[in-house]
Amino acid sequence: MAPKAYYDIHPKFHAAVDCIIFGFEEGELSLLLLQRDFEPAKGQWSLMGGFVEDGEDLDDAARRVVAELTGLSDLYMRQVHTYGEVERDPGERVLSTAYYALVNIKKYDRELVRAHNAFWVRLPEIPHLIFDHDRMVADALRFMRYQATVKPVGINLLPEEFTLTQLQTLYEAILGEPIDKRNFRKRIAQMDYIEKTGHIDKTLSRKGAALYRFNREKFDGNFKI
Amino acid sequence: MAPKAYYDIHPKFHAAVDCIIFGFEEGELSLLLLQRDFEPAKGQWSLMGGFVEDGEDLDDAARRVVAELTGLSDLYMRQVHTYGEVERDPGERVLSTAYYALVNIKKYDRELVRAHNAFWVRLPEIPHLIFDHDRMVADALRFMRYQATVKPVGINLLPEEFTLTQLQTLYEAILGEPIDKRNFRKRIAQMDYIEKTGHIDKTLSRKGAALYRFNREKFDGNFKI
DNA sequence: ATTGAAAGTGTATTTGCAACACTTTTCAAA
DNA sequence: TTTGAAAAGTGTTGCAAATACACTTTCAAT
Repeated sequence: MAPKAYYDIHPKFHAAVDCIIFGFEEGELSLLLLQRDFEPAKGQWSLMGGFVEDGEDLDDAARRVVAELTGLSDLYMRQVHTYGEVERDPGERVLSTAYYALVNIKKYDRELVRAHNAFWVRLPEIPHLIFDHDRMVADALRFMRYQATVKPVGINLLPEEFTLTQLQTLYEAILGEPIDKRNFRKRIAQMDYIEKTGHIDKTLSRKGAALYRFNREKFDGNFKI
Repeated sequence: MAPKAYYDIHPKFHAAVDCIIFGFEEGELSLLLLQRDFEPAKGQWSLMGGFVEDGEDLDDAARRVVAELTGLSDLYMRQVHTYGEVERDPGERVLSTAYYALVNIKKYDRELVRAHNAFWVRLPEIPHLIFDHDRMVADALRFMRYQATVKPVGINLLPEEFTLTQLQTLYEAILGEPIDKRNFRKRIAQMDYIEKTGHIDKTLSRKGAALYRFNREKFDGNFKI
């Protein structure tokens, strides 16, 4: 076995997670950001974060932190990067791992969010954030965009059932560019894991739009990424 | 400012880096692995790793660890992932960040490598590694392969000047599949940042093969990834 | 009955990728 | 000096995927 001294001669550090929480509403991507009413950096904007605790996996810490703010568990979350510059947190040395999370913006717990003094902010209006959180957001956005081109992660931002127009608007928001409606629908039609539910959404048009859903079983059968 | 107590109520952890060191020789990718003659897990195979020290950036720790083993600095290195499961190191809790490094296999310091009881092992012959290092290798390989399809990172595995046959063999090793010679050369011809040096390599053929080099300035001008 | 607003639908063109085999060069050996 | 071996180098065709592009349908409200 490893002698305890093998570890003891090395320093220990605080380990944190910071979460880039994406939502989608009215054709725009938003982030859930804190206007900090607590130290450090009180009064400034930041990501939701927290420290890793004893006996807690790093991934679990990220899930806990997101759940503390939104009340939601079982979100789609991915690790983005770990930031380990000595001076990145001016208070003490902290190694922080960034995760992004995708939230169906209809579902989060408004009371919790209010209690944390958190707000959904549309991407183009994101304020300057503390520490290296600006960089974290940029990295998370790039990573999430890449993943969205490879697999349909974006669906986690929509309700269970969604119209093709919603889906297209979402992808336009993620990729930041307009998409041709007919080409988009052709591509979706090829994906048998996006299936019509038979339900109709009449809230946005008189004609009504077919509602679709993501079939995870069919998807997992087809793809490995 | 942040009260010190803000940090003090949270635990600290050892932070480590583990490095997946890729080399390329005779048409095959290899990893530089340690046959551990020290605790913990003496006698088993592992990646080269080390602990992050006080006052040392995470990236710098990874660079130091690779330099300790190979004598090389200024390598192409990228962070892969941070592994934070509670029980991943059976000795004590350690959060470890994996980095991959690309080494021109002609240049490393053989004495250092011997002193560490390290060996180049061809990819298909990689033994089982300690802890979660198998997973780190799998993740690093996938990430490096992806990056290689997007930008010419592989060039870091070759000498300054290389022939197109060498480059093709390298990409076949990275992607794990044969590539058509004419299609490959067509694609390379479009990349003006891979330029002929005018030198000829006669070591492998009577006819001689044109030597090329990577022009970083032209590349940085063309691409942003 | 008309209008407005969103849903839904097909074709032609372009472009990038994949398949495919022979010629050239040079040196060394016969 | 001829011949053979071994690697370098070179174009065309076909196919599939992506793109560009505009009108019709539906239905509720007026």
